[in-house]
This record gives sequence, C-alpha cells and structure tokens, in this order.
Amino acid sequence: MSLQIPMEDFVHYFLGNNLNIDKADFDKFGLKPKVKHYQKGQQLIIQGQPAPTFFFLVKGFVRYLSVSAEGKEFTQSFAYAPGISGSTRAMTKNVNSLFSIEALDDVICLEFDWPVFFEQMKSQPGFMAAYNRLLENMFIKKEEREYAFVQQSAEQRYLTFLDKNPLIRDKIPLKMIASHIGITPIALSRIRNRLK
Amino acid sequence: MSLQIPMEDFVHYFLGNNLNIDKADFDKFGLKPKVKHYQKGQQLIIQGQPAPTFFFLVKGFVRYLSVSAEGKEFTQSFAYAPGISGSTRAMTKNVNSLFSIEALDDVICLEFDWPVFFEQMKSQPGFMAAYNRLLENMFIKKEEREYAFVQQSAEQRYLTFLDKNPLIRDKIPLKMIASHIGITPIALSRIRNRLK
DNA sequence: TCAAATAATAAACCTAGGTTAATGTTGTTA
DNA sequence: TAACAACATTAACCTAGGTTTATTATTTGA
Repeated sequence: MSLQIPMEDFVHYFLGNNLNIDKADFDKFGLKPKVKHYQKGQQLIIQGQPAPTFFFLVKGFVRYLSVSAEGKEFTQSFAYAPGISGSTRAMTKNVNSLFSIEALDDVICLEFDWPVFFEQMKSQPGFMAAYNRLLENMFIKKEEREYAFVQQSAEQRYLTFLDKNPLIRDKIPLKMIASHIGITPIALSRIRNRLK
Repeated sequence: MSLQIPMEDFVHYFLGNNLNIDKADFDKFGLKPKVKHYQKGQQLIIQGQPAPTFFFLVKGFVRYLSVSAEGKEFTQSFAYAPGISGSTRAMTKNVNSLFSIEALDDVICLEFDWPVFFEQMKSQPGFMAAYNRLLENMFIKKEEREYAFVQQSAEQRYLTFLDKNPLIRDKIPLKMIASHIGITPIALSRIRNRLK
C-alpha cells in the first residue's frame, strides 16, 4: 500500500460515522487493494460486464449510469470520496452489472476483489456487522428514492437533490441531475426557469 | 413454540432458497417469538410509531402502505407467507416507521424483538451472513423498482407486476396494484381497458 | 484564441396520466 | 335479501413533463 494518507482516510471512514468498525479488526485483514487512477469520462465498471470488485474512492466522484434498450441514459446515483462504490448485484450474485460507473472527475480509488474480501469478512464479525449497516443504509436510501418518484413532483425531487448533495450539486452537468431525478434536461430547464 | 408446522416452515425458509443458513446454527438460537394473529385490515405496525419488531409470516399476506401529508396512499410493497416482514429503517435506526403494515388477509405470524434478535445474531456468523444476503436482495429489488419508475411506462410496470406476483395478483384490489405501481385506479382502469 | 463539440435554454406541440364527477359492480352485514 | 359501502369503470377536462427543433452559452482542445 503506497498511498499512506488515503489508506488512513479509508480506515478512518470505515471506523467512522458510517460503519463504526473497530480499527484493530481492520488491521487483522490482509487486504491487498490495487490503487487505481481513472480520468474523467473513464469507466470503473461497464454495463453488461462482470464487476466482481468494489472500490473505495479516495479522490474524485463518479456516477452510476445505465443505458436502456432505446438508448436512454439514466443516472442511478452518484458517489464521492471518501466513500465506497460498486455494483452490489454484480458482486454478490456474480452476474453482469446493470450499470456502468463513470468517473466525473479525475479519480483515485482502491480496488478490492469482492470474493476475497467477502471470504475474509466471514471471519471478522465486526466487519460483517459493518457491511450490514452499509447495506441497511443503502436500502433505506433506495426506499426514500422510491417514495420520491411516486409522491413528489420533479420540482420537489430537484430541490431535494440540491439540498442533499451540496458537495457535487455545482460540479456536475445539469443533464446528469435531470437523468438522476427521472426527467429530461428540457424539463429541468423549465423547472429552473420557473424557480428563479 | 406451539405451532409445529409453521415453525418447520420458518426454519426451512431460512435454511432454504433465500437465506441458505445452517439448521444447526438456527437451533443454537434461543429465540422466543410471539405467535400473533391479525385479521384482514388490522395493522402489524403503524406509520409514525416505533416498530422494533420483525415478523415471519406463517400464513396470509400484507402490504406496506404510507399516507402522504396530502392524504395520498402509496403501497410500497407486498409480502406473503412464507416470508419476513418489517420496517428495516424503524428496526435498525430505532426510529418511527414511515409506513404501516396492513393484513390483507387473516394473518398468522411470528413476532421477533429486533434488538434481542440482532444481539444474538452477532454471535452467529452464519445467521449474520444470512441477514446480509437478505439485505442484498432487498436492496436489489428496490434498485429494480427505481429503474422501473424512471425507464418504464405505467403499462409496463403493471404487466411486470402481474408477471412477478402470481400468488397475489388476483387476490388484491386493483387500487392497491395501482398505488403500488405509482398511478391512480382510474389510470390503471384505462390501461386494463386498452390491454383487453 | 478560435473552432468544434457539448451543454443549456427556449418555443411549439403532443401525450400519459391526474382530477372530478357520474355510473356500474361487487361484497358485506343487518 | 335489501341496503350500504367499497371497488371499478367511463367520460370530459387539465397539466406536468416528453419530443422536436432551434438558438444560445460553455467547454474543450488543437
């Protein structure tokens, strides 16, 4: 592991607010992540291909995007450093990913092999519990999103997005925000015009 | 535990296709669930109230519904025997539930105290792993739903619902299907008329 | 620093689905 | 089995957001 500071960040993140895992537990792990660099526009994982890896983002931010059969883009979500990233479905079910993960920025990340990681996790109850908490949070976020799509207007979803994503709201193209909240860029433009 | 056959079902379910847990691990557990009966229309948990319990449905089926500030009903999902049920958010975060769970049928279920259950799970790695798998599946389902709301028409969502829910599709009122796929009963009626 | 590409906005028009209100159609229960 | 309630359908109308096509910023990169 050559990146001293990011590794500290990583440990700190896992130990910290989100996952609350014991530092000692983590150090017992013999993890050998690869340090990877991606340039803006490059893909960390590719829709339709296996993705048995998960990432810890050390620097930069990414989006999850899927392209439908009709060629329509949908930005499922965003992730940014310090934080984790990957396709839960592709990793855990060993199937092809339904989305790509694209760097929106120059990205530095640690790449973990999921099968190895998962195997080791089984012998580390603290880590397993942390993974649990992570999944719970991910699920709850999707639940909130489900609710938003059914009960809220596009305008409300836009305002909520701005509110909940202060770190990236001014750094990503509006068309990505539009496709994230499930509308076209034209509709978002109308909303923005109405709001000002 | 007085219900012999359901308990067998329960164990079998947890051991079985979904969670793949070892029967011996389960038996080590000293779980003392309450056996509960609910009549059609009664609520297992109530929106806005704490819900530190999870349920194993032995018989019958339920729906998760939330009512918005404007009084609009949304049927988040359905669950049926044999299977589990509860509010992940309310259980794990110890907050009030954002939805109610309502019996659509006469329901028999086992009620577990979440804090006790979770505490015991920590010492049973096999069970913790099973809970993980469950969360992964729950997350993936929500991901699919998110995708459906953004990329599919109401008609497609209706057809998908029928296809994926053979056990309940003919046993629940259409208005619940409508509110589950995010449209009004009127719109669903139009769709059904168009389809025949 | 000037093209060329990409992003954002705007206008005109269209459509899926919401809303309201009326009318059948089931299902309960007294 | 009558009467009431809940559910489902239909029609008429409305609106948010999609589509198409231009026009105007911004980036990007040579």
